[in-house]
Amino acid sequence: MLLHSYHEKLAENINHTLNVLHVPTHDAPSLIAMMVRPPSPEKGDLSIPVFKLAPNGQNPAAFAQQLVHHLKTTELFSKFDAAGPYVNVFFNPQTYAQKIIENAGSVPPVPGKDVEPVMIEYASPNTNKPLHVGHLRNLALAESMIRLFSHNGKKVIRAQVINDRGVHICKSMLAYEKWGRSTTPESTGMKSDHFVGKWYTEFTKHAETNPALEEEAQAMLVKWEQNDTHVRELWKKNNEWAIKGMFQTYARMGATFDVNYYESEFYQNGKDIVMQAYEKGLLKKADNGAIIVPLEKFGLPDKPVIRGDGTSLYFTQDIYLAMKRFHDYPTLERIVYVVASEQEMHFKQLFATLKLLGVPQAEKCYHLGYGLLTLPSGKMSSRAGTVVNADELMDELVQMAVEEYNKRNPELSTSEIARRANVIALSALKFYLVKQDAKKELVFDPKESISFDGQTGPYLLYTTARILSILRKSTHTLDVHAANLLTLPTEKMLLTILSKKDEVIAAALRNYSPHVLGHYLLDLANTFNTYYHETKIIQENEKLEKARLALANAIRQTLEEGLYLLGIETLREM
RNA sequence: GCCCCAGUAGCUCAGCCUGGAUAGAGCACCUGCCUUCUAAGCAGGGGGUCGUGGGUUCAAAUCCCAUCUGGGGCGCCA
Repeated sequence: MLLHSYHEKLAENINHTLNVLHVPTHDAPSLIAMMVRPPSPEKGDLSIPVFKLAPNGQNPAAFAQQLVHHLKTTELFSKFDAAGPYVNVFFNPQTYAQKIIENAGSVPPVPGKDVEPVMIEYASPNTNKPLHVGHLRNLALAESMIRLFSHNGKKVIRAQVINDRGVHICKSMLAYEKWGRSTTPESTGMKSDHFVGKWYTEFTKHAETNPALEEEAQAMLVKWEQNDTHVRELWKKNNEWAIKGMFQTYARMGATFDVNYYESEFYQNGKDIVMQAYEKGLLKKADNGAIIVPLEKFGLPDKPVIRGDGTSLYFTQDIYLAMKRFHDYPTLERIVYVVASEQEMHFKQLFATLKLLGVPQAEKCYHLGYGLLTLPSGKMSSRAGTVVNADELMDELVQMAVEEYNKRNPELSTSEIARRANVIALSALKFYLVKQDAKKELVFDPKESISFDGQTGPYLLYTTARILSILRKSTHTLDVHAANLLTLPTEKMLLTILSKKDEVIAAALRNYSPHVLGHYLLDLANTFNTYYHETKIIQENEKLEKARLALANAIRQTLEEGLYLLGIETLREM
């Protein structure tokens, strides 16, 4: 980390001075923990409140004065200043600015051969309807975590479970068979997953007035389980359409998968595992014969794993699947399940059950939950028809961006407009989805998500394009060695923000919180735009211009790197 | 009843993990700024009992306890 050496040296320096003053010293880590950033760069680069350093009874402000008086400037620290009970420290601007700028261009480590991989499970689609905007929150969050892990030198395995069986799938199949058998996605010109979803909707509509349809769907599921040739054929066709369409949506979002687990291939597989556990006396049996996992000692409700009729549950396959993954990838460092927080209990129970069954990797499982996505009008409901479809939303965003181009840059070719509009639309969407704390509910306001003003992806793209334009326009090349000329308050502010980059990225990863990175980028872009308006980068003083170009370029690199980590592509020109 | 999450400006949210200097953005509203590096921009203005009550501390939006409100979840759904 950029600041690390400064922290250490400052701690040394302070302890030395405390010694001189015959005041108790502190170990370096606790001194470093006390250090804070001053509220504004003019006050210094680093600050330490002296409440805990001052000897008993001494006024902290007076002690701060005394400390400052005795602290010695060094090659790293050019000035100390007492401000009330704070000692503010100024770093040597000659070297600090240059280090910050160079750090902006540093490249992340490449994963070593023997790095333990991290598996991220996300998306978890059903094959009865197309993806909706809730899935997009999942994809955006997961993609960002994937890139943060990779940035940190981890190898990432992208995985999804495709829920391709069950009564909901049969509903769509049944409706198709009853009312649409002569049609196909091709004949109707529909995207294939939308086609499947249409029949699911048809089913729901008809089932309201014809309850017998529910029973028919159940009967179809039984036939499916009995491997009925006709039902299986229908199912295969249905799933191919659904999955093909979903992968098209994934491709648009930039989501890819290394492993696809199809529920239909293992939905009965947990049974033997739990039956063995039952025989070992780890599980209990209910009056009706159901097998229950006792979880009192984990502070959780008990969980059935085998129904009274002997069939297994989704939970049971999840036990199997977790074990399978640790078997297939024995060096897995962890599995991150990116799944809505409605399922928090499911995962708590799952991880506790793995522990109970003696699976040593139980500790390596983590549920990254995220809040429900709601609309300004309330929760999305497929019955009320208020589900915001993923493809349609993306189309709408692209269309908005195209209209902006037709207004602003009508001279561009339609293909270039299409290309740029696509990048801008995706930046708007993805940034909107990751800029907010994942655990909070997200009110998805389509109008606001489409807006390109304010705290948005397009704002960040605009800022990077603006910097690139300056770099192109200047007749000079940047020079980091001139960085000591960057002395304006806003330049100091920009350097301070840049200096936080690594800690922000580290925090985003550690706390599974890409949004902190999002807000950081907004702060950086915002401050740069202020700078842009108040200061000329290209001007008569060549040396100064080279310094400012170096700063601008460092900002550009940081914005691009940050956006990349959020899964967002940038443009050279807006 | 129990568990989890949220409550900060009219609205949408940062800040809380790891306490520190006057609580920050965006949207909306009002006023300015394009013959000069991209105005998808910038500057300024109004707007806050940080849900409430206690406690800990030199210091609390941040930690602890209680409480209210909203959302989600809780043995044979996925």
